[in-house]
Amino acid sequence: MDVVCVAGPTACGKTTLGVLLAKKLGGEVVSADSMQIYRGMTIGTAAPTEAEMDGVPHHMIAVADPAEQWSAARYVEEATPILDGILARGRVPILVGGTGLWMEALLRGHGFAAGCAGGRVRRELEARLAAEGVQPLLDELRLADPEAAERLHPADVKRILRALEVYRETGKTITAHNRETRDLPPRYDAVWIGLQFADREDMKRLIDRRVDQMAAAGLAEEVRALLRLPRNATALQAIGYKEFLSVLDGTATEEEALAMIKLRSRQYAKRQLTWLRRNPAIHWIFWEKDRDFARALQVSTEILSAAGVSLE
RNA sequence: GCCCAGAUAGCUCAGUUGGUAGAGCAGUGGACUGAAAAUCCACGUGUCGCUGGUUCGAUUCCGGCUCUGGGCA
Repeated sequence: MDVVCVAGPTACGKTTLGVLLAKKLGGEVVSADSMQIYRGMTIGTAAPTEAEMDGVPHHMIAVADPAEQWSAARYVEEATPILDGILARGRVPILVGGTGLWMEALLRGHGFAAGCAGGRVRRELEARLAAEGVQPLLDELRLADPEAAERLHPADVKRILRALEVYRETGKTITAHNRETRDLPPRYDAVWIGLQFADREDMKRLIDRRVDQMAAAGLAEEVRALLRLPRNATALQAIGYKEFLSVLDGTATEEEALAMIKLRSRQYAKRQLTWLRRNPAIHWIFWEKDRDFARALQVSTEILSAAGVSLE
């Protein structure tokens, strides 16, 4: 076992359990969150505060300029040496995150096709898409990689573009690449702990409450400070931020925005669950009504010792 | 009190020249290998407000009632 993973949908208590486990195991937290990575987004992304970190070192939080475009690949590149450093110091990395793709990519250690994404080839493809629509791109993909063309829905433009980009930049199809990497042994062994509510209604209640707390804590000010960013910045795709932009524009009331943030958070949590459910390695802890961290810590340590992790 | 407009899916509404109805949103499930808090896919039976009448047949036409808007008193 190299790392302990704490996963789950938004607002399920990953941050708190991560810190508790780190203290128990002598570990350090490595965040895997595609939005907490950006600076100046503490409130809306519910990133851990100094107090919540409780003396435990945290990595990969607020390390990026929100004007930058980070990606799963960039994350793996930067988080891997940090993870190795923690292991070299004889400590336990606790990978805590809501971004499933990022967690899996980091553990796998090899997965993304070489070549840059968003380079000239990509811009060319995007220009062509705008001018001619998807059909010609799909036709081109069918010639190069018929399996991918068959698998991808014609509306899934994003993946069609990526499949073509990989082929043009590397000369290898994304289908071949995926097949070669899928079954390679991962770079790191992990024990997975998942948190979720037994009853979806309880999750909804907690999400609603948390959004209200964000508003009270000054989410509007936080968003205002990001207004210098171009509207299509990745950081502004974060839930809570894009909805508040329309309040600052005057096209929505704060009340409407908060309702929308609650809704989008709920839908996001559902997608996170869909992603995580297919991972058979996760040991799930279900909250009954309220989050009981003493019990979760207890159950977690049982899971870890059963997996052979030594608990000092 | 009178006049007008409504009442159909959890919500907003469409529709049926009379043969018991369908969109968007919500919800649920799924996908996901360099934007992933992103992106994409699938899933639609509900006393058609209540009650009489006409009719082979009424959610649809007619009458009454109830409720909700708006107007006039």
